[in-house]
Amino acid sequence: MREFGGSLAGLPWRGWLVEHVDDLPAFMEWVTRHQGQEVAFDTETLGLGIYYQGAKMNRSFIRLAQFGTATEAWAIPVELGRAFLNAAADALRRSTALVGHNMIQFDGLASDEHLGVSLEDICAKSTDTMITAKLIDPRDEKAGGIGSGLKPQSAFYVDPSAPDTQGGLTKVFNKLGFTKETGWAGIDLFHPIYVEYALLDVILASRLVAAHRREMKRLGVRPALVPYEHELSRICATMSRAGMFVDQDYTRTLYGTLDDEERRYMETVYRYGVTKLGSPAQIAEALLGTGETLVQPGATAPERTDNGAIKVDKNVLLWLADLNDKWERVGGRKPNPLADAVLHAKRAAKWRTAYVDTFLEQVDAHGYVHPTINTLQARTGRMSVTGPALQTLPSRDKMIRRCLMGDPNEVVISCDFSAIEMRVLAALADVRQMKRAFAAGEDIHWFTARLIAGEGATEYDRKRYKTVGLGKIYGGGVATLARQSGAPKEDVRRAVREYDRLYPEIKRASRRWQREAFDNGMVFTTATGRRLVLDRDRSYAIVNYACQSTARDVLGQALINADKNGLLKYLRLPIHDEMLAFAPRKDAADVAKAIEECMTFGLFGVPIIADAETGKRSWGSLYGADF
DNA sequence: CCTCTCACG
DNA sequence: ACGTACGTGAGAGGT
Repeated sequence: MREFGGSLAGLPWRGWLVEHVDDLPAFMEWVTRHQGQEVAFDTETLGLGIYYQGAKMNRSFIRLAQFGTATEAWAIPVELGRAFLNAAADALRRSTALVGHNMIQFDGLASDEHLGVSLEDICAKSTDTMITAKLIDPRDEKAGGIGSGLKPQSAFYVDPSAPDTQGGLTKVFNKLGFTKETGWAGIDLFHPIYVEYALLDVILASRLVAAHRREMKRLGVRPALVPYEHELSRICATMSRAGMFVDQDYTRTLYGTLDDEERRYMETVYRYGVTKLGSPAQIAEALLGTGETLVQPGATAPERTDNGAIKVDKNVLLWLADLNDKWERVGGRKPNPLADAVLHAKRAAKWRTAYVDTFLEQVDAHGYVHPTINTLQARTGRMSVTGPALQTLPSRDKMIRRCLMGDPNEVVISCDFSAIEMRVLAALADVRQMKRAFAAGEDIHWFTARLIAGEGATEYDRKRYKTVGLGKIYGGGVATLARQSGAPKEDVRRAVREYDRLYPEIKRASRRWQREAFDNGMVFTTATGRRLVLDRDRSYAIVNYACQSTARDVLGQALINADKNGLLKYLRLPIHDEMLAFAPRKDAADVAKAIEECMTFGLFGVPIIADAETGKRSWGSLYGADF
């Protein structure tokens, strides 16, 4: 046994590192003594790859498991063998209430996988301070929040002089010759600073949850949101655990195909003197060298980035290569061969590195990838997915989604909400004519087009009013809408005026919501009770925040409905307005129907509906792949 | 660490 | 007074 200690925010703490099997009885006695109390839990691991890292390195993924209170902490060296692992698992099972930072999506899943304590058992008695932090303020540091990591949260709510247990360790890693990444696996298990910071993490989490509870009370955070978000977190962690099967033969072949394609197009790119595909400056210079002025039709100068550099993004390159957004020849100008080669090489490079590489790198020993679902990531509460970022796979082409599959007898099911943000807008702003349209089961954009242009409304009218509707949800102006849609400014201006006349409640709601926010220190409380902090100089964004945030909670409700109806075992991924599932072929029709029902309900008198689509075994089959 | 680019809803 | 496109994750390059 090795003892540690110190003082945090004027309150002393003590910690014990179990070094030998003989030290374990004292730990178990401590666990028994603390039954009935809330115990903080944390793990130190080889890294973030719960499902593939340990197997890849042939080591125990969990190195230390820590338990503690506001003043006491224990570190159990799980890495040293079965006896220690069992002690940590026992302590976890015997605890009656747990708290931890990002405990459900990380330590809970890691314990489920490596300690044999189920995610379900852990979730049933856990409070996650990541969740309480995001309910207090969902903004990240860049948007003006204090940051959701344990360090910034502790510095703000516990002790400004608390050591930076993450940043401090990085310095130690560097001194020992490791990097930020390799240090977690490489540092000596009993390194005194490593152990001290591991002990401090549970002490901080324990003190943090008390501060969060006080703060939520002070701010009036709706109490029901706390169990609701913990349920959602458990549901999403369950999807992570299930993961998605990777067709590794196909994926490796695709790797080769994309690699060849990049190399082939790079031959052309090199001929023009461009050595780095990711250097916009080089590309712009080389294009100017081919005699291009880079001045697009209707403009007088090349388009510039925020920092004044000449813009050479996909839009500009597509125009230079005489291609539309479907990569078809337009016939509007002479195609520039460099622009064409850069486009193709860049796409092949991105698709290989961002998607194919990560699938192959992060696949587990059984052939599955397990993405992390950050259930309260965006400042609106929206979820995000990382490792791999399965919410952002290319959808226009089937080839990437084709990599991911169900089990051999399963087929893919995708169920989308229909025009969810428009429906939420109609519900929240109580837009009379929109509500009438949705109640009648109309396509909202055709409805708008016919009310304004009459029965002879055309596809072009619908498209224009769809653009304007999207502009209302994003808070865009005439200029941006015209630029995005390619329609003449005058047409867009007229359409916006007509839109405002037809749906006057939107503008009124926007002004009302902005006023409410200004009166409440730039905080707007959504219909579901979520606190959204507005930027003072972008208060118009409240319409988007309200719609996006409420749409997220509509998806959250649907996920909870699906769990209650026994469908969670089929679910794999939430994608903002969509649920992705895999089910045995023979049950697929029933499961699809049942998921639709879970996504069907009323929101302030507006019907929320969803449509399911069923494909074959691969996700790509929904996008045209034949397998 | 910032900027730019590009993938998604 | 007027108008403002919203939210993410990830890689490459350059400082």
